[in-house]
Amino acid sequence: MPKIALPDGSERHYDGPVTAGQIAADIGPGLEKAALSAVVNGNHWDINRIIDEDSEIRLITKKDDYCLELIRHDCAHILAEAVLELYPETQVTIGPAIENGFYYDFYRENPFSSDDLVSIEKRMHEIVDRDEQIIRGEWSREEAVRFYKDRNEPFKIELVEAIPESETVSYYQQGEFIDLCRGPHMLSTKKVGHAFKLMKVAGAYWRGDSNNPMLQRIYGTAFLKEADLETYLTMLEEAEKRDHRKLGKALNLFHLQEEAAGSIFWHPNGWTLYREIESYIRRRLNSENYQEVKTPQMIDKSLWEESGHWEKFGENMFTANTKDDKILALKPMNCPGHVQIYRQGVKSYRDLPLRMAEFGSCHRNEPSGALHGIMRVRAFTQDDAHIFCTEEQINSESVAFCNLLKDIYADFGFSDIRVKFSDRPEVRAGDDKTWDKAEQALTSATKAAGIETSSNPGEGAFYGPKLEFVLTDAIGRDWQCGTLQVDFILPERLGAEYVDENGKRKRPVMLHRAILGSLERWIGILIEQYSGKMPPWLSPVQVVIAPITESSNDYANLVYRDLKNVGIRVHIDLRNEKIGFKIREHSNAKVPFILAAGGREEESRTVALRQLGSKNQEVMSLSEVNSFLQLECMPPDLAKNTK
RNA sequence: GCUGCUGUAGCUCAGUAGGUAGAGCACACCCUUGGUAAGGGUGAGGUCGAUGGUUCAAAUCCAUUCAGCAGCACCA
Repeated sequence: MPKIALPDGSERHYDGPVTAGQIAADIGPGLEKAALSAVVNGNHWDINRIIDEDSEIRLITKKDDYCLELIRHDCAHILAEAVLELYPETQVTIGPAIENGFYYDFYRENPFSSDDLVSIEKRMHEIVDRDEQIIRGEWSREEAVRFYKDRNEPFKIELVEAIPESETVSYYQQGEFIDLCRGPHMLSTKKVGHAFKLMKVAGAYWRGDSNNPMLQRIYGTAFLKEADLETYLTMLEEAEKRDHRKLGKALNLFHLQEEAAGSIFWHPNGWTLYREIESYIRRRLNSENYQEVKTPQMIDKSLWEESGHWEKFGENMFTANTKDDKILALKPMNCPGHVQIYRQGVKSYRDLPLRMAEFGSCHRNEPSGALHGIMRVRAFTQDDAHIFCTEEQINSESVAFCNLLKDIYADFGFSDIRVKFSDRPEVRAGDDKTWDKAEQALTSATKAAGIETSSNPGEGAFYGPKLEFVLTDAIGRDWQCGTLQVDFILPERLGAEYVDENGKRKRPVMLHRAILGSLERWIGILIEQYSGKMPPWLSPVQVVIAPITESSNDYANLVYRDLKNVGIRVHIDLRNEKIGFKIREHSNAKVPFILAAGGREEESRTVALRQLGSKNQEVMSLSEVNSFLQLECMPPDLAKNTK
């Protein structure tokens, strides 16, 4: 005799087993119609699944976010059904709902073409219109295995065998199609509606392991309403326009070419941006009492063996052989080099914390498929630093670092940061006791800094746990930028030490930390964040002065020299073009300020200022415009100081 | 690295029955000196990612290779 508790605190009593659907109907016909699935004692259940014991239930309707998951998961099944109808030789594997849609992985000899997608999608719409009932059933393990043996579906057999003994094996049937599935699903294929679209095909490894066979994954997306689908597709188009690879070319910031895959050719515009960021960071680190150093690009293999890099990451390191049979390696990281500087001379506890910074140019031989614009490259520069400190100082140094990082991110316009806590990986150096200590230290530092983290198990560096500060690019890809890593291991391996208050030699702790991560990646993210429309302090060209006609060239030149003299990045456009044309070009180039100067301005010793994104002009005197632009173009840290 | 797709003038792209390449923009020159998102004319520019093959003949077919794109795997 089930007693049903509802979210509003009320209870309903039934004489026999009921379904969530019946309960909804009892509450009201509106709800009966709207209910799609239910949460029964915390588990997602079908609306028509029998409830025969006391339960807490909550009904899922279109108002719940979860309904998108339902639709997408149903969609994945419909996709699989369509594929099997059209290409019966295909084997099905798994097909979940994901963040922006769903996918289904298939195994077959010949991959799907984009034409295939069109016919599959068409068939899916037909299946929805067929209004097939989706029916849940249960199997014993043997039945399930036999079913898939008969159909020659080894992947599914593997899945069945992976289900823990404690769980029942359920399947869902719609029409002729039967799929092993935990559920829940809606009542019929019709419920899915038609607001879905197949997006792309791509390879994906069985169970995400590159040693396994490659499957054909079809991605799709689905929404409640057609309008939502349209909105999503438009959003994707808009995001593509901000792609840093497109904008980088359009704004003449950099280029890449195949003879130097994974390395960037910085053009004058891009390099100006790069240097502006570098100077900014240098100022910030300097005022936080970091000392900047520069360490060798190539170091003998023996040092990398000592540090552990050769063993753990040798595959990704570029090497150069010398005539006398030495092997030099291009540095993939700066830490061993910094320890070498630290080790020059005896260090006292009075020297700690010692903060050593470097704009470290690193090379890593990334797999070809990993390269992505300037976000993932083989040659990049880290705003790297290592803080050598005592165990007691870990906390205060971490807090100071997190605060600095937040402040710097804010200066670049980022307030929404996600932080992941990555703990010990399988392949690691050092014993478990050391790792316990390091992870505890980092956890407590995180708390002290008031930072919320999500856990990222097993993803730490080989020498220590880390915080990863993650930003998302225009196309929704996540990129790790900043990082903070607690390392008890490298100081040991590379013999860093200090003399404590009692004259004893001790190991310092190393905090590896970066804020932007890689300057290259940071610039890529900035371009996308601002759609190329950089704030004035970062704009490669801050001001363009455009005379109306040739007769104003001399006057324009005077204005130009005035601005140039106070350090503003100003260009002058003396081309034989109309003012409208010049405005258009410099606006497209996203120059923040355009100054027009013609006879009127010359007469009154003024200029007409036009800001990017505004149609209005503002007439200002030369001294006004000079101080206005100086202020507007000032980096945020310096601007704070002048206030 | 794996699977699929793509690779044509500086840029964006067209070139579907294999017969030695086109457009727009940009560029150069000339005309125009014009007030806030494209004034007009003329002209120069590619041997079609690379290599090899099939063919009387290849940008167009085949093979290999490089790079890019999407996803997967990887990301110290």
